[in-house]
Amino acid sequence: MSNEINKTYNPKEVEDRLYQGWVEKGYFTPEEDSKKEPFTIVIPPPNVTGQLHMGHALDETLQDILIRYKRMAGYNALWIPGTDHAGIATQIKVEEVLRKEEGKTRYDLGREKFIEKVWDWKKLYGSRIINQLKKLGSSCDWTRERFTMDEGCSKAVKEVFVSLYEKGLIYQGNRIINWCPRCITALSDAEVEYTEQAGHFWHIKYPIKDSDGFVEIATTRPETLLGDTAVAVNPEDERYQDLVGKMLILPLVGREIPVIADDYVDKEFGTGCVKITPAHDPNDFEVGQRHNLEIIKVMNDDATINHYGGKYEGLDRFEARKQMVADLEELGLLVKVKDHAHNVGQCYRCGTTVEPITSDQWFVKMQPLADKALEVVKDGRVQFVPDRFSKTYTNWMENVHDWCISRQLWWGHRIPAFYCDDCGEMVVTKEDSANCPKCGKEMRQDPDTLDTWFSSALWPFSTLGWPDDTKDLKTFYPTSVLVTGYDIIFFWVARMIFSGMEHMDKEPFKHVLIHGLVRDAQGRKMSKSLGNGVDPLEVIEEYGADALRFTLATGNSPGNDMRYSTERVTASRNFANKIWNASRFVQMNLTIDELKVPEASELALEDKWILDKYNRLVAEVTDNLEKFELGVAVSKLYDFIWDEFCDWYIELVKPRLYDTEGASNKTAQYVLSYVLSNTLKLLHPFMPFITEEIWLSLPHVGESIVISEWPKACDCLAFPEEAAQMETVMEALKAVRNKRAEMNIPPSKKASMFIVTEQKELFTAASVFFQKLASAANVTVQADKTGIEENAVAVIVGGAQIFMPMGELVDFEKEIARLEDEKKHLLSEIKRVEGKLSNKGFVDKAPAHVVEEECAKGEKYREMLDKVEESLAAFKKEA
RNA sequence: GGGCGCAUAGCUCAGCUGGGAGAGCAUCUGCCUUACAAGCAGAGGGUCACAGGUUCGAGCCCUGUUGCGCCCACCA
Repeated sequence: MSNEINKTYNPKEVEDRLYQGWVEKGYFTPEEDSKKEPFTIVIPPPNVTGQLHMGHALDETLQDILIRYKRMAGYNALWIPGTDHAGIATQIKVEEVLRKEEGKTRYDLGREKFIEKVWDWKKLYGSRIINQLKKLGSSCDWTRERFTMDEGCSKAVKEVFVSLYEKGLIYQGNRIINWCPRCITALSDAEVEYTEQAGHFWHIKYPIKDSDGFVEIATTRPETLLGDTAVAVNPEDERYQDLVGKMLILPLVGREIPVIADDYVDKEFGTGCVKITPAHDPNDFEVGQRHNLEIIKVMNDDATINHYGGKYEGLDRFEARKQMVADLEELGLLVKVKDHAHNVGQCYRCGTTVEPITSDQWFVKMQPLADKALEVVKDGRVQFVPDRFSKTYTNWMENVHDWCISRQLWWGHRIPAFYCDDCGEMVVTKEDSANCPKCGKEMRQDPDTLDTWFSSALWPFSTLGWPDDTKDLKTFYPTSVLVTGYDIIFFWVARMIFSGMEHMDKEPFKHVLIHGLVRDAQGRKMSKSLGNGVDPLEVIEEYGADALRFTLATGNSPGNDMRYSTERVTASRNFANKIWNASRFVQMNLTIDELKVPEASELALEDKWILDKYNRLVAEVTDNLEKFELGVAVSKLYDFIWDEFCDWYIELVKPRLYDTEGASNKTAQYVLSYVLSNTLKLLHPFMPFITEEIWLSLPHVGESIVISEWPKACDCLAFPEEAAQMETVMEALKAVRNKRAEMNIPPSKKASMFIVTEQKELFTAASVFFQKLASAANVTVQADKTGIEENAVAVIVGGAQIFMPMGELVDFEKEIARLEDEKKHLLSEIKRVEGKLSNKGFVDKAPAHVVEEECAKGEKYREMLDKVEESLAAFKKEA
């Protein structure tokens, strides 16, 4: 920085240059053989689109703030970086690209070729997103980057699968699962999102065999009729007692199905008769199990009707629905159609309506895993911040169902199970291939892959080298903090916790810092389809990474959503500019080149004031960061820098700075640069670039703020009494300014000033402030009112009366009215204080310091009231 | 159906374990004061959703009510 440097801070000019330097000097590389206490953050794998969005920017910012702070505070702070996870999202994306650009599907390519394609794509977009994160100032050491499909992580996945299988915690079974006909794969419960949709209730008559009668059922999915294998009624339902056991003729199909009795049916709901389709409904499946019903699956993998559908074969499920309804109506079997809003499950990746179907899949038995995972949160070994999310977690974990982990995808970890086509033998092994233990033939590996989140769940230890007993693992597991949004608690957080407990026998992290979603200015979720997403890179381009980071860190509290608005980024940018200019000023006036705090005896009142304030700031900000109160910390920094340092301290020391020959000139420089330099350190985690740029231009110790030491609060900087005195003066200054503004006197019009006070020394020392900051011409400090014009304008504050002879500018009417107002106000304050103090309960029970404060206030107000009355009398006499 | 969150200035939101209501933006007034007009100095603006309760004292704790939002489960 130099005198010629522009008045506005230009982030573009510094950000890339600084980042480059940090990387080259290895500041982001964790120390080898460090004796420092480790601090580790597991980072959520950014998405597969290769495009940073605001959610990532938030994640990354919060993580980076913590890491930078901890590093400065003396920890061996490490990220566990990853860029992508295996699975469905990547595969869908690549399939999309394939179809669009090459007109091919994965089946055209075959498994090997397709996976090759995905890898290429992965590498391209993985590096792209890393570059985007760097723009944000991410201090992650990307050379340690891990990817779930890396060899090491794959090894861990196999190890875990086999181990769980051997413990009986993974099993294979034909159960009802959620099926996405678009992705052509099974999904876990967590991957299904329910939205309410306007649908219909179709009431349909099922003819009773050998009778003219009918049974009326109601359904929201008439196409599943094709797979009905019974109609159920409640056993208590008098209406249908004699029907149970009879046979019905399934319309359109002609198949005979029985009427059965089952408690599952609610007598009050609908017609009291329920069609049972075990292959296509979870509840029906249960009923089917109890009654040993046949399971007839009527759809293909892509949700078209299969050969069980007769004339509807080949039709899409919704097309079939339409035709079947039309046919039923023609046959006179459609009784009525009612509007009915109901929840429809959709694939969380592609939004396609999922189809519950029975299928052979692999499952993780959750109960035994959930027990340990619950315990570790309940006893506080894993703490959610804010704490209320532990309840969300607990509720989910207590009601968790078995987890369907197999996916019919090609991109992902293959399930390490092998089958013998000859004898049907099945083997689960960590090896890449297997021979049949019975007939010796080479076995065929299960074509399915594992759920994305199965491998992601192992992230905290698989990335550290597990199952090998590595040094990293010993040093960094369990990790310190996980930073993530609440939308991902079930997918990832919960699964990391039970996986960590099961395989490491130790919690994967100690704290889970949950943040909300970033919404647009109207409070809507940012989304591609709405087109309301804001590109973080564009924001960085326009306002700088510091401004974006500051915006994301400020004004929101953990777990709550935040709204993004350009106004807020502008405010952050303005703050950066403010710091820039304050620093320019400091730098311009600096002739010293070392950093120190002068002896207390050399310090002026304002020096002690700012040092005292700064000292408190250090303690508070550190405390806030330790408690993950990032928003609180950053707003304290904002207030300190803008209000106390810039608007007050800089203005207060100007006279001493401009007097370059003055005795206290150097002292002012020392304090100014010391406070600024250290405040920049406190701000560095939030605004890494600008703080580094300025810090380097000031006297400093060490080669970069990134690796500088975090400031510590010190008793040697505490000057509470002097700080209070300074504030008395500041109050007086404000009161004078206020008065002048009220009277519309421009700053250029200087007035003589008489300060009547018992603290003569204090105000004499401060008289220069009244000249510079309150437009005083000459200041006279005296103990009484001798020689002051009767009609001088009076400003009354605690500790002093200030008189300004304004001559013809004074409007007596207005002055009297104003003084009357003030009197009224003081009287009410005195009444309030006295009311409190005469309350025996208050005096007896409130803490001593609170009572003392009240007493002091009362005294001050009474004193002020006297002065106000004096002035009032004088004005009235004059008028 | 179960759980959770929010309701504070015109707008967007802070307010830590209960001790006289805050910020940014917007509005109004006056200032190009030798760091900054992306700025400085001032001003106005709030029954802290409503009703009870605990307490010497409640925006904060408890109970209930209303409105909005989210999550989970789900009756065809």
